[in-house]
Amino acid sequence: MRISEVAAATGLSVDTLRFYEKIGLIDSPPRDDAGRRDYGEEVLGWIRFITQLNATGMKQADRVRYARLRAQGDSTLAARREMLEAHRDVMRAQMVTLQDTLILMDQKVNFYRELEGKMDHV
Amino acid sequence: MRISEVAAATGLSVDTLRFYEKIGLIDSPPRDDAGRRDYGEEVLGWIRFITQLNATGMKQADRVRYARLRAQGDSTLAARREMLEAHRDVMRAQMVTLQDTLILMDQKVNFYRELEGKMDHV
DNA sequence: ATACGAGTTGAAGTGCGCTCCAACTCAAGC
DNA sequence: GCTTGAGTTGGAGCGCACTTCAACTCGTAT
Repeated sequence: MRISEVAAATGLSVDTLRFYEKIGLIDSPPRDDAGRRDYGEEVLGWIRFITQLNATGMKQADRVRYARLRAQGDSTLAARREMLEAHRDVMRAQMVTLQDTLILMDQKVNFYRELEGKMDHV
Repeated sequence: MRISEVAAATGLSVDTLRFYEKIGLIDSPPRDDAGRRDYGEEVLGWIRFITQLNATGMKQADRVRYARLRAQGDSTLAARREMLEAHRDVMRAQMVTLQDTLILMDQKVNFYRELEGKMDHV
């Protein structure tokens, strides 16, 4: 797969893919005869995963740290599991914040609707 | 209330409070005889609210827009309600992402635990 | 009276996460 | 053989959301 295909398949830009490679978030893929990156299919799953970590608020530095551990193989399994568990806790806290704020939003929206109704027939 | 008290009560820094005032997120409070900001209690609720919007991913520009609408009074009720409804949708999408990723995390953590168990008695 | 802590301002600086640019090479189609 | 489009590099630039700085004024405690 060429870089533009990976970009199309993942929604990341070509620039972002090269940037991720530079910071160690994606392995350097082999090159074709013309020196162009030639990605294997397996990169797609990995990118999907780091995109999810991103979307759920894991910081760049931690994603890089995770990627580095992963590159080191099985000896880092426990460390990676601990990172995932820590991130899971952060996510659970985020869920609570979201739920609380959703309730507040509902209250506010209802309150605003009531006020709007009252304004109408004044 | 003085600025340091508001900072202590809200968890924002003194600098952030002044910054929020500069960009129009917090109303300029009256000053005491020495020219120092003298906040009313009502600012605490407002800061708590914008902090929640912040924590749930609303952008600065949108929070400023909301604050400006609020400052204009009742005529902007509908516009504000629409902003809150839009943000509510964003938050619901975030919840879905979080839930999906939580499930994935659980799977990965369990999988890692299994592998770790196997490694142990090799 | 003096020292100290808390406050003031405008402007510059920071860190994150990309995003764009210049200058280049290469491969494929007409 | 020339154009076009996709790729390459290193480095600069950007937008967001603060954060820090320098230089200053006040009010309170000793």
